[in-house]
Amino acid sequence: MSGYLDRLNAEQRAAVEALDGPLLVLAGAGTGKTRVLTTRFAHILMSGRAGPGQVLSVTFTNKAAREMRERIAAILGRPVEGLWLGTFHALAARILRRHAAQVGLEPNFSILDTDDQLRLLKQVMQAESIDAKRWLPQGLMGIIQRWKDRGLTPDRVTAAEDTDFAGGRARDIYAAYQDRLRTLNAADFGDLLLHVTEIMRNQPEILAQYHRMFRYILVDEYQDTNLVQYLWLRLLAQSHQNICCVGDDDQSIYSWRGAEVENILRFEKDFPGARIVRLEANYRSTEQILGAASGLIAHNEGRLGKTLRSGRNDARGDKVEVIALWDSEEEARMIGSRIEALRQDGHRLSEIAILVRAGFQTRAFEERFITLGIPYRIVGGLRFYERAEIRDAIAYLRLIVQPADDLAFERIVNLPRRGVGDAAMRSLYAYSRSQGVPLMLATERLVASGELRGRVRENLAELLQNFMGWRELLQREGHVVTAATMLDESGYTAMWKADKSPEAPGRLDNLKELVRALADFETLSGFLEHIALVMENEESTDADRVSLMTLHGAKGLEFDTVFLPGWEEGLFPSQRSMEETGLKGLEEERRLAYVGITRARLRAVISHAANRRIYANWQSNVPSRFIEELPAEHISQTGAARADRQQRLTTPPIFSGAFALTAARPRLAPGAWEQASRPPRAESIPVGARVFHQKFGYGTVMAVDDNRLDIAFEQSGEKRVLDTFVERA
DNA sequence: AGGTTAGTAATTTTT
DNA sequence: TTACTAACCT
Repeated sequence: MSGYLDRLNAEQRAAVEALDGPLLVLAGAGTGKTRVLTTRFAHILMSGRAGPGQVLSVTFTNKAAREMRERIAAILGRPVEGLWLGTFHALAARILRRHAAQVGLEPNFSILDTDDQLRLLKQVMQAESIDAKRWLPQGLMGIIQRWKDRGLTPDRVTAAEDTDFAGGRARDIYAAYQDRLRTLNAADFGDLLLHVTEIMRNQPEILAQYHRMFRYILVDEYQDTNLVQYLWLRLLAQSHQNICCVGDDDQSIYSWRGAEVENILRFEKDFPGARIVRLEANYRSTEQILGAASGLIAHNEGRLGKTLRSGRNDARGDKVEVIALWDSEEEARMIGSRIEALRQDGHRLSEIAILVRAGFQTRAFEERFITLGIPYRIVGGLRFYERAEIRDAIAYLRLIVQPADDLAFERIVNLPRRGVGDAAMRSLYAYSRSQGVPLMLATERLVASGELRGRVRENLAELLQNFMGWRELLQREGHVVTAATMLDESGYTAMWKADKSPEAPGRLDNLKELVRALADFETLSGFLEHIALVMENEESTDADRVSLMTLHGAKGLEFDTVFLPGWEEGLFPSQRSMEETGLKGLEEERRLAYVGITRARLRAVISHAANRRIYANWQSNVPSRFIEELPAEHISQTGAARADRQQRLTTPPIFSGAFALTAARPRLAPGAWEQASRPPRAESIPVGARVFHQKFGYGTVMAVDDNRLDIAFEQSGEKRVLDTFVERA
């Protein structure tokens, strides 16, 4: 415990010891900002200035919050209770539950995810007779979200601001949407911050209460805060000014989601007398990598400015490689073979990442890795709680707790099929609206009155009966048993068992996993709160796999080797980004490139292809401008750069159709890469075994040839695949 | 009511 | 190309 300060360098120590008054810590990539935050927390406690419950620590991700909590416990040598440490959303929800009445909600309000949000908004738009084809609901959802990001309640939105949607009706629909949320006793993500800020703006006594409570404030990733978050922090800090924000303006990559870099650039003005400490000693990357990254980011205007220097005392490292390739498939082959080579040299696959600009780019690599037998994982795909079957199950659970949850009711009333169609729903809505009662109660009344008849009536009567039974069961047997029973009795499990699609068995597994996850919580509502706010994948870090992810998803991570494919104009920097926000967009793309390079400890390989398939057709691309911006002394241009330029001159710029593709593509020694790879033998799978493959689903092994299996897939026909890619079902 | 088909639209996504 | 939705048929 003692001597926790000794493990810091001079600048880190300065950031930790400047306890009183506003402090901005500009922490470059890999300079130990989490260490500073956690040590500062410990130092506040050790200096006796505040207790554990009097420090507010805000992060953006649950992962960051968890890491901070663990490291604080490690420094103090004991687990700490009663911390106010969490994401903006989790903390806001916690506070909002105490004061829900101030904004017209009950303390047990439910938190909607984007799916619910969109459905609700569609309904409101329909009620307002907006043509959903001309004006896309997701467009309006974006507008509303951005208003919420800026702390604008409907009454604060000016008419001048409301012009670009449905002829200036966005504000009205926003207001109607907020009304609907209130009657549903629900809040969307944006509301959590918006409501809390609104309460603190309007209720000085409540604000004062939190001033007394939080003597110190710590903020992580300050460059990513949006305006409401900023307003909220400023309100909280206004009495004592003991606010410490840590961030890096060069890593601000979420402006499209409402983050405002200006928050960090303006810090000194917002908090007069603020101290600024720069963390510039990077302990992660080699000098070459830092040199390349710094040279690139120097092209941005309006930076606070930092000069990263290597804090590592090992080798200077290899130059950042820039490799030009003919087409995207060659790029995938090149990276695949490089990874094979690294693996043969004894490098762990989990220390290798491929970082792409957009999600669809991972596909080419997946396909390549499947043929090569390189295990990979896609980070940040569909999340567990976003899967349809999980959301359905959750809707059932929500209805057990909150019979008035209309959104949940709509989701599952006809799932599995109960014969509830348009006509039945219309009468339910009509009754619900005219009597001002939730849909479930409306159902009960219409079943009783006989307005619903036939099979629908029977099925719904049974459903209502079931819900009463489950609520009782919840009291008697607890939430785990209830959930399991509910999934069976509702017919939901049976529905998936009857489904013959290849995903169905996986979905059933997910449902089992959900029931298992429920056991980790004391109560059902505790679980529901968790899933609303913690939308992350638990990572299965067990296996040694290459990571495939977007650049955005890579923030905060680091790897020995990083591949950065697709550095081409239009793709990266992205065309759309530049069209939408011009120079600002370009600079954000450049920061994204900077984030990408600085993820690498030892090796970074940038590549670009002259031709790339986008959807159905081929498109020829020029190298990204970012490549030219890399300082020459830190990069080595290798690969087919010259050859490609010549080829490009003699080949038409745009290829279309499969014929042109096969004709134009250079053929590298076929099988050359496959030869190099010999994946470690998996447990042998006998002929006749039923197996599961990620892409092809379930099948039966017909023949075995060393590590190659001929499998008759139930959905995709017969295929030959490597045994490492199937598991026994 | 429910399944089928044609049309449409496609970055990034910490909660 | 694929995935999703809205109209359309049975």
